[in-house]
Amino acid sequence: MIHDFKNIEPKWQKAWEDAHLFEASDADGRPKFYGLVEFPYPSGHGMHVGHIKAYSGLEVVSRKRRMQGYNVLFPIGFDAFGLPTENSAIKFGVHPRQLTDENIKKFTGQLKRVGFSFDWSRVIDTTDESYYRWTQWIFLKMFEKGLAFRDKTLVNYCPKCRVVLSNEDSQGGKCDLCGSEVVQKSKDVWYLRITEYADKLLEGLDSVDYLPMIRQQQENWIGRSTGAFIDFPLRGISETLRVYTTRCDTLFGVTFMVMAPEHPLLDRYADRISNMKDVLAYREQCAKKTEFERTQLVKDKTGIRISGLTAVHPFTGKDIPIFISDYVMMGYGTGAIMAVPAHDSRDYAFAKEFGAEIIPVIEGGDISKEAYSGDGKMIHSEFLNGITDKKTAIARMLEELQKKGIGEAAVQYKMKDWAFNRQRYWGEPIPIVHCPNCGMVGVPYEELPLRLPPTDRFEPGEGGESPLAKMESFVNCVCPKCGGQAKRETDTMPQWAGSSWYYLRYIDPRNDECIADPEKLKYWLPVDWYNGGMEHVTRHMIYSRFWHRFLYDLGVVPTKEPYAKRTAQGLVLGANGVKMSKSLGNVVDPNDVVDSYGADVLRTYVLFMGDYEQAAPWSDSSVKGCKRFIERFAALTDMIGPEDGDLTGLLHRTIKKVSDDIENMKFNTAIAAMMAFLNEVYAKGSIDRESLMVLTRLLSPFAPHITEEVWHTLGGSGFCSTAPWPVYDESKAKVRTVEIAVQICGKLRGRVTIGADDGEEEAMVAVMADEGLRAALEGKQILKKIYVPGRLMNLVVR
RNA sequence: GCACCUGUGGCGGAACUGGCAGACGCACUAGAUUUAGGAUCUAGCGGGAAACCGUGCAGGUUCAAAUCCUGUCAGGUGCACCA
Repeated sequence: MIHDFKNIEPKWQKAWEDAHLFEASDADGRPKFYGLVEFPYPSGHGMHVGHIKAYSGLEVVSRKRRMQGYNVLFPIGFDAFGLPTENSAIKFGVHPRQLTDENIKKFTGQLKRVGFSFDWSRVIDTTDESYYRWTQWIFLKMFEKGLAFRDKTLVNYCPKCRVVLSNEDSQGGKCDLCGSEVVQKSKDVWYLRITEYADKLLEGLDSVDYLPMIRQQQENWIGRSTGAFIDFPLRGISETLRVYTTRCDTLFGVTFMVMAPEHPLLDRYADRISNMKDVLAYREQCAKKTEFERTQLVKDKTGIRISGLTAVHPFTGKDIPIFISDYVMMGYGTGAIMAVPAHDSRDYAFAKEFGAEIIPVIEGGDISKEAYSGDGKMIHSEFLNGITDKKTAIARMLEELQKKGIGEAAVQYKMKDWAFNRQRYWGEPIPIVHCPNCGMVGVPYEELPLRLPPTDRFEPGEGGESPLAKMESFVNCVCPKCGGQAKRETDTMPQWAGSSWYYLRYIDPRNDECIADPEKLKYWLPVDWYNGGMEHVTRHMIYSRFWHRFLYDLGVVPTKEPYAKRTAQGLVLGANGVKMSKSLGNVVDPNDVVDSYGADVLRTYVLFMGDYEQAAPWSDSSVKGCKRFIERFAALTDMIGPEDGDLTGLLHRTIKKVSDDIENMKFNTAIAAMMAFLNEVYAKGSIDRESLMVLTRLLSPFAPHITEEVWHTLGGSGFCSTAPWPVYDESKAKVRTVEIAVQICGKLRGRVTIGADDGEEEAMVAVMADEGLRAALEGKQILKKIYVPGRLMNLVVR
């Protein structure tokens, strides 16, 4: 009898640690497996059970891999730079370094209590100078290659956080950190030229195994579209107006042009524009609108007509009026469009508002009601008339545009360059020096890390400048190039920086010569399986794939892609079915669950509660089901009986089910299969030692402590955690008899038991031997017999 | 608006390639045990007296549909005036 569940868990955790059981080896004859989970941000609140679910998936896979004889790297670390820590630092007057250390300690304690098989010898912390040294190194390489650059532009700015945000961080016009409205502000900004990698990031998706949903979100984010640039002549001006369109085939349907309010052409010809005053007023009005307003008021089109500027249709020579409107964005395409109201709903709405002409060029639809975007025969389009296929029409038009030298095929992306600087203290300092003579100069590599200077003033300045800007001793420096007086860049990097390459550092975490030893990188890359949350699929995943591909082009890493496979777990919701949050008071602390039920129960429950990839609400009472399961399992040591083969078939089917389900992340059904096996053992009243040792190993990845104890009790050699994974034997898994369903005309009419290998004839004999079924068939003519072996017999009768 | 995902008992969820809907667990009911509560064990547990009816709804294909097709409704996620 196993007592004392409370002490079993720490006991085995210590034994594993003393044996260095889960430490990966860097040179090894075994096949390698690199499993990666998203490292946590160590907030002051500690972990909640959602973290536990997020890590438990690959924890089970990693433990199974070890038992299957793999050399497993399953690391953990902390993504510790970032605003929440800095904000608490300001609030409580404590240095973020101290808070970070405390939080990491708390998280580590929670993780260790759950018994995760992380390789604790490789823990990393992105705020450690031996780590961020290399984050800065990568930035300098990008700077050297022209991929990190500075530009003065309109940026997303959060007035509350006093910080510049990337497009990714300000989706929906809301600050990702505090939720307040983001405003547009002109600022000097560091950018990373991620757009240069757009095609590579897109192509790379073909070589990896991501969940389809994840792949699609990445594709949407990159947003590649193919179309054409077309240059429209302007009446009386030699300059042309360039537009981007994906539907150059509708060129003959153009009845007006629309430019973004900020379009520079307007300023260049301000003296020709008689209503320039109105233009400027409209522009100002648009700038005041938040992103939110611009996107919410989709249907109400506003704008004004430009008097004094007129475009000319390149084929018909007709005059085309030009408007400005904020439904055209300066940041996409050329900032100007050719409007084809007959076939574009936005242009249609605008035309209705402003009384512009609507000329259909594709047959079909009813343009008196709405724009028609379907296919059809081309009309009113000179050389395109009669073409019914969109592709052909586009190709034909492109050919004509090229011949006349007024247009060309073009590709555009929704993805924008990555705004990379933040005006904050708790981030990696950007290692750049501004020299009056030499311009921007990178800090020499041998001077890295460029350390965060000590201070107790972390607040950003009123004008949104970095706290570092106030620190004379940090700011003033000599130019590494000319030796003259110079000033340091005072902005820091965004939180996404450190997490963009952390999986590389786990491979060689203490190296101070380079990011990681090239031989080790070659051995461990790519990450075989990466699991994390859906919320990181478009930002973190895109950023880190970009950095990885850059490092590949640099020759630092040996693979084009960092992650061979990516999956995502569903959220753990609160008991009330909504997202867990402090403010709603529905957060479950894993420590509380471990206190009352133990780590094995917690681990089993987070995987049993539902489909791993789906969100599921926490249920205190359901946890008890897993508690009973674990206790009933432990009690099997008192039920050892003779080997009689009764359990063999089911045992082998369970081996197969559990093995396959783990690979497919169907942990809930894997556990259900073991519960079913356990029920069978209880019904029988005993289990033989060998079978119990098999079940113990199957359960080990889920409930490693109690299985270790049972293994030990049964006299198993070594640790159960590294014992060989049970092998499925098909010949032993066979069932002897099966019960098949008997249908008459598709309706279930009875069941008969036949031999597992019996064919249709034997099945038919069994059907006729059944009294009820024979009666039902009395006097009927059997027209058709459908026999599905092992499943059913369907008789169609008259 | 567009794209994707999800709709199955009181609840979380199972169901291979179209082949016995409701595995496994929770809750619940009855019984046993217990001074009591709790815990544990045994049995039952979609609806209906039954014929039958049941996988959001309405059609369709098929010997057979939770599963495939068409339409529709609801919830979720992502993107969003992207030309």
